[in-house]
Formats: sequence, C-alpha cells, structure tokens
Amino acid sequence: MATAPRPRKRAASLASPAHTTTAPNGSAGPEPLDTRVLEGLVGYNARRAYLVISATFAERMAVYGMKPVDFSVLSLLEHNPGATSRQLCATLDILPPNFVNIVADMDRRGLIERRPHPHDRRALGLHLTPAGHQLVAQAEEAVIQLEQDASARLTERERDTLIRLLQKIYL
Amino acid sequence: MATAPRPRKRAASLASPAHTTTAPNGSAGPEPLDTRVLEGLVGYNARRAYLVISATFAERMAVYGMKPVDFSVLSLLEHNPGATSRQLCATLDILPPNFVNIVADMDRRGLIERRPHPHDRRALGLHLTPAGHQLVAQAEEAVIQLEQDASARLTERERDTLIRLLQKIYL
DNA sequence: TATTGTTATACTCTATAACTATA
DNA sequence: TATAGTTATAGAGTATAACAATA
Repeated sequence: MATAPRPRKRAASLASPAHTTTAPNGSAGPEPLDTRVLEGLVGYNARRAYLVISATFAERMAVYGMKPVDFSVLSLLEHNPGATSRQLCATLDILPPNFVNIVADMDRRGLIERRPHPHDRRALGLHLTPAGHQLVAQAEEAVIQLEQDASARLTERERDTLIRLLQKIYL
Repeated sequence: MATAPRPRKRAASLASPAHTTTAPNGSAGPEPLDTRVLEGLVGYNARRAYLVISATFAERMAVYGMKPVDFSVLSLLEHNPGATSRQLCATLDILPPNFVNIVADMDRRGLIERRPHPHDRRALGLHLTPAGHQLVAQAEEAVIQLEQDASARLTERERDTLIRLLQKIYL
C-alpha cells in the first residue's frame, strides 16, 4: 500500500490558449482545441494545478515510499503526537475503513507506534518512532523544495495570495 | 458509466485553523489538529478546493447525468465540433482506453454522433446532436452558477487572480 | 445509544499491454 | 513504422454495511 507508484507520464499535455482560427501548431501532436470555457472555471484549473504538483510529488517522494496521503498523515503526527485515527480521518477527509491499511503499513514499516489512549480505551494514540521522525524531517524538506519548484513562476507574494484564495474556496 | 454518482457526504469536515494550545472546540467532533504545515502547501490547498467544488458539482449536475469529465467533453465538443477522441484525450489528459466508454455512453444517450473523419479514415469526428447541444447549454449555465456560488467569498477580481495564478502552476 | 477501530466488499478511476485498421 | 480507436485487465482510490469493544 505504501509502495512507490508507477512513473507518471503525460504530465503536461495541455492544449494551448485562445486562438481558434489561427493555429500554427508548430510542435508535434494533433490540432489543439479551444479550451477557453474550461479555463475560465476555478474547479478545472484547481484540478489541473493539483495534478501537476501531484505528478512531481510522485516522482520525487517515491524514494521515501510516500504518497501525498502518507506525507499528510506523518506530518500531522509530527505536529500532533498521539492523534487518533478518528482525528486524522476527520482532518484529511478520509473514511475510517480506508485509513486502516494506511496506518497498518506505517506500523509495519516501523514509522509509527499505536499506544493505548490515556482517556479512552477504544482509541489508539498514534506516535512517530525515531525512524518516523527522521523520515518526516527529510520528507518535509523535500516537499518544501518541491513546492518552491512547482510555484517557481509565482512570486512569494503571489504564492501566498494563491493559497489564501484557495482557502477562501474550501474553508 | 454515465449514471448519477452516489450522494457525496462529508463535504466540509475540515479542521479549523491555527490555534494549537487554546482550542475551545465549541462544536461537535473530536479535538481538531494543528494543520499549519499542510495549509502552507499549494498542492494541499488546490486539492481541498477542488474536492469542495467537485462535491457541489456532483450534487447539482446529477440531474443532467453528468460528471466533471462528461461536462468537459461535451463543452469542448460544443466549441470544437468534429474533434476526435485523440484530440479530446490530449486536451483533458485522459488515456484513450479510458475514453472509450465515456464516448460510447454519450452515443448511447443520443448526445453525440461519431461521423467519419474527412481526411483520416482511422479517426472519427465527434459531433453534438441537437439533444446534446440543448443539454450542454443547460449544463454550462448550471456550471457557471455553481462556480459563482463556490467562489462567493471571492470578489470578481480575486476569482480572476486565482485562476491566473493556478494557470501559472500548470501551464 | 453512540463511537473507535475494523473487516468485507463494491464501485470508480487510472494505467498498461496488445490488437485492428489505416496512414 | 506510426497512429486512431478499441479490448481486456490490473491496480489505486473511494464508498457502504456491519461487527466487536468500549463510552
């Protein structure tokens, strides 16, 4: 479940912008289509942007055996030691049945430990092991670099604005 | 394949922002976690924003029997009549084997027609039927309204900025 | 009665290999 | 030899129902 994903190709096969009639089509491939309607939609653009970052994530984070959800969980545990599966599922919008294998794999890899919860014997507090702490430190560094590269065409201020506006959509 | 998706629940179970120590936790649910690291990432925020819009899309567009990919295809055909599967796959980053059923379902529903391509007997030009044109007109109107509601907390200028910055990530 | 974690399961999405007809 | 469309299939992602232990 935490194996490295297959190499993603086709990362940037997007059509070019808004010239319908005069299409020089200098490069290879078929005639590009007029995508102006779709490119005016927040949902479409948010998805395209996420997919590009996701592809870069898969490439660079495979060496850590980490998919986006794994990074999210481990990073949350770094800053929220003892969090329960219930809390992590609520935070990341993951259904509990789909979270079981994620946690079990991390346990098998020796990255986390499940300890009895101090106040609730139904729950298990999740804690990073020393190996887990070490991996998260490397992974957070790699992700920060990855994010800088992905947003290299934005200024620091534009990147902050982008994040702020995205949060106005979903928060 | 073009059946209405199941009702999506859990649309907004996001944790609250950055106060780790003082968490009043006025509402129901477990203690929220500190998500500041994840909320500083473009990839995380782009995905969360897309998922919220996607959930609204599923709710409102089910009456048209339309998922996001279906809307993208039909809207592209509205503005690019005669486009081939190859062109649509390249534009939307869909693998050809996964596109076969999408087109076949639209054909079965009487929304599109596959006509011989004028210059290439291997290819098929895809054209909207009158019923397809009518459905796209309604769907585009609904999506525009959906987008306005999803970005209701953004000014018109902020929405344009958001789209422009997202395109600087993926274009 | 409600909640935590879990199993089993099904459906959707995404990916690869290989085929055919044509270029 | 390369490309457009297709078939079969495998893997990942996401969803529901139902259960045991505990609150």
